[in-house]
Formats: sequence, structure tokens, C-alpha cells
Amino acid sequence: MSDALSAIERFSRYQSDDARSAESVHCPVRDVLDCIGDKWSILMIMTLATRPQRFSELHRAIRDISKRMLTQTLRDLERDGLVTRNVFPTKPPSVEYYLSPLGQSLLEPMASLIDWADRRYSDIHAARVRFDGAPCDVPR
Amino acid sequence: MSDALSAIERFSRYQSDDARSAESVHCPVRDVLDCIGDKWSILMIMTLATRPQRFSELHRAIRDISKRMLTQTLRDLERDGLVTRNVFPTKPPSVEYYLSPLGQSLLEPMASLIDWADRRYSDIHAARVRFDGAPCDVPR
DNA sequence: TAGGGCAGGTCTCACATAGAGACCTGAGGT
DNA sequence: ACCTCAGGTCTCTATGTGAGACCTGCCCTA
Repeated sequence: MSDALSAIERFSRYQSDDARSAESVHCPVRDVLDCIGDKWSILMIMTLATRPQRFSELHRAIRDISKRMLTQTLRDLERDGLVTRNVFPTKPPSVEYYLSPLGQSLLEPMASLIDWADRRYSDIHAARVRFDGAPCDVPR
Repeated sequence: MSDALSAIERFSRYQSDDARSAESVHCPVRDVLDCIGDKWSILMIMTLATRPQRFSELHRAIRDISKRMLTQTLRDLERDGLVTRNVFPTKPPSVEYYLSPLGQSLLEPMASLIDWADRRYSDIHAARVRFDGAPCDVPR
């Protein structure tokens, strides 16, 4: 837990630096969130965690992503060095995506997040039902 | 690391369940990503990690968020039980936001992510420069 | 007593991003 | 001759986001 505190303290130092001097220091957390903080990246990385997969496999695994966003998310992750793209010269050519070592190193911190999601999911759900059920007791 | 593997294996079981039966099983990871996977939530939670803060303090801390999104993000986090809203009847009334116990329990998994961001940030940056520098060696 | 400022928002408009789904290419099956 | 497949791209529309004007009550100052 002291790990958590020190990491967060480091972050808040970046934040205040940022606040103080308009653009000079840039917070790594912001950068990393720009990479994997979008709608599909985390899901993509977790889907690739078990094994390399091809474009259409990924599309089947994440059924509600559009081809356009699938392409774009993979391209961004490739650009950031988290995912590697491999083209096999078959007919028709097949393309395989897999996690680079950098991408794999993200699995451990992400696993603790999954773990949290699993354990706390019901709490969140309950809070939401409660909130939606009693929206009027505190007028805004 | 076996923790990571087991968590990810659990996730992939959800994924394949999802793929098999159209809507019956819903993956908790997807739900949690819907909560905190948007542009501002993680940043908000980390900013609230150090201490409770008022609306305008948060606005100063995260300078590039609009008031509209600040309100909306806080409302969503409150709805999901991660953040608590407290109104003091001063004149004019002041409003304080702080992490609920549920929100605080998220700090630990998030800290490991921050830690990763700090350590690997330069790798990502390097990969990006490399990718942008040589965009033409593999024509798509 | 008129005017201005503050906190904590809401509202409207404009623009950026995401999704749906048609289309493309080149080869192989029937 | 026609259909299918993988791995995309393209266009159009729907949704999300940002900028910034405005609102409400109360206080302070001139």
C-alpha cells in the first residue's frame, strides 16, 4: 500500500508542476492514458494476452468493435510499441498481431485491475441501482 | 505473475462466453471499463487520491477539462459509488468531492499502472518516434 | 443602491470522434 | 461465371467533447 501512496504522490507532483508552469513538464500518466485510455485498447491488449491472433479472430472476440476502430486501435498500439504486426505471405495474406515484450509487461499491472473489477463489480452495480432509484432526494 | 495469468485467463473465459451466447453472460471487465475507461475518470480519481477537493480545485488541477465534462465525470463516478459528493451550506454553498471506500480500493491497482507508466513511458515514446520516422517501409 | 465578484453549476452551438455498413483486391472453390 | 474469404478502406450518420455564455444567491465595495 505504501507503493500505491508513493506512486500517487509522484503523480500529484506532476499534476502540480503542470498546473504551475503551463506546458513545461508533461505528466507520463497523461501520456500513457492517451495511449491505452481509449475505448478499446485495454480490451484489445487483454484479448491478445492469451495468444497471438489474426484480424478476424480479434473481430470475433470483440464483437461490438467496428472494423474501422479495430484497424485504428491496432495501428495505434503498434505505433506505441505494445503490439507487433506480422504479415504472412499466404493467399490471401494473413496478418497476425501479438503483444511485444513492452505490451506483455503491461499485463501484470492490468491484471490487478481485472482482479479489482471482478471483486468490486457487484458493489459498483449496487451503487448504480441505488443512485438511479433515488435520483430526487438531493435536488441539484 | 501467476496472479496476472489467472486473472487474464478468467477474463478470456468471459470473452469466449460472450462470443458464444449473444448477450447472456456479461464481462465485469467490460462494465468496469465503461465506468473508468473514459477520457477523464482515471485522472479524476488520481487527483482525488491525495485529499478531498472542491469543484473549482479540481478544475484548476485538471486545467484542460471543461466544466461540463468535470460535472459529468463527477456525476458518473458518484453514480458508480466511487466518489462521494458533500454539500456544505455556506454562502455560497461549497461542494466537496472525495473518494468513497470503494474508490479508495481502486487506488492500489491503479498505482501499479502509474508505476508502469513512469517506468515504460520512455519506451513508448521511443517506439512512437521510430514508427513515425519510418512509416513507409511496410506499405499497407 | 447599483455594480461586480464568487461558487457551482447548466445551456447552446460547433466540431471531433465512433459506429454501420458498402466496397475493394486478388486468389481459390464449385 | 459466380461466390467466398481476409484484411482492410471509404462514406455517412450518430454520439461525445469543448468553448464559452449564462444563471442563482449572497456578499462587498463605491
